[in-house]
Amino acid sequence: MPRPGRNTYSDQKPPYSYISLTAMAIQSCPEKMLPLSEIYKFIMDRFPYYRENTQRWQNSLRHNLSFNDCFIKIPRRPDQPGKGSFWALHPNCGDMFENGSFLRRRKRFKVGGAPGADPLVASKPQDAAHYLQQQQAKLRLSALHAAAAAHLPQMPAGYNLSAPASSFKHPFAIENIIAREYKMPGGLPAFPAPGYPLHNQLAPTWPHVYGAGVMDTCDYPAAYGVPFKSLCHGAQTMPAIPVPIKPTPTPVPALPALPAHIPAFLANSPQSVSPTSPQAAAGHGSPAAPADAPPSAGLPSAVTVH
DNA sequence: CGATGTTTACATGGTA
DNA sequence: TACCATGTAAACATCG
Repeated sequence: MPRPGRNTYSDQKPPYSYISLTAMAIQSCPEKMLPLSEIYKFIMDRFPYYRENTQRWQNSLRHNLSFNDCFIKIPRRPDQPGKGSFWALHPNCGDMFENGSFLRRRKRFKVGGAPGADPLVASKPQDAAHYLQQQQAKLRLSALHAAAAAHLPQMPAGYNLSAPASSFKHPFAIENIIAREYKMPGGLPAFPAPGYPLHNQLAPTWPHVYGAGVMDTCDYPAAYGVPFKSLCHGAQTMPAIPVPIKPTPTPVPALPALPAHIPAFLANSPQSVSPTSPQAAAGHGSPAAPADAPPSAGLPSAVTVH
């Protein structure tokens, strides 16, 4: 079997809109925010289709980031120089894909909609910013938890999603979407969802997603201990993609309790939770990728919304 | 100068 | 069929 690589067998367009793809990327990192370059990288790593015509789709993606209120821009801290801001999901946009389709939302997420509008209407940007700030604080702890677990020593601690940042789970969280599609090679940590025989079922159906060789660049430790049901938001349980019928997901064992001894150093050490350290993508993945000194997805002290 | 971000315009396809 | 979400192109501004 050829190593999944460029132009081998899966150049089909993924059944996700740019909004979905971007949301996946953002959700894939523990900080729940990524710079544009990392979003690009995430998509290119996982969807070979997007390794070509980069000018085209990246322009579209940028357009989506600016155009859709579900994405909010988070400025870098002064001590974390770099180009561009971080992008995050608006905390209230979790219902965007409540209809289960990741290609087309039932309704566009809009900030500050008409009063009394449907619950999809976002909260004030200030609220979103506050929410995100809380997220960052929680992430410090979860990142530490991941480090303590040390299941994947080669993995930057920050990439371990074993400790969800909050109780809120976007329906298009990376755990929700990609986990179902990745074809897990034998040597890699098999998705620990009994009753979720993903690989053989999905591989032929969704060969556009690469699992081997690239998944370890960012997020896939999500496979560890993420209770499936907890990832579903409201009535949303499965994306409306033509995946084979699967048995009811069996909840995986809950997370081990967070260690009581949380060193305080993490609270002031954004770098220690960096999801984008060079090591993260080193080895394989996308060597040719710009790898523009990823800004370590720092935790901004102030969150502003445009 | 290139990457990033914003905005406008138009085409396409899905849905009510 | 109108409306809306999405995709694409393009012009332009800003920033490191």
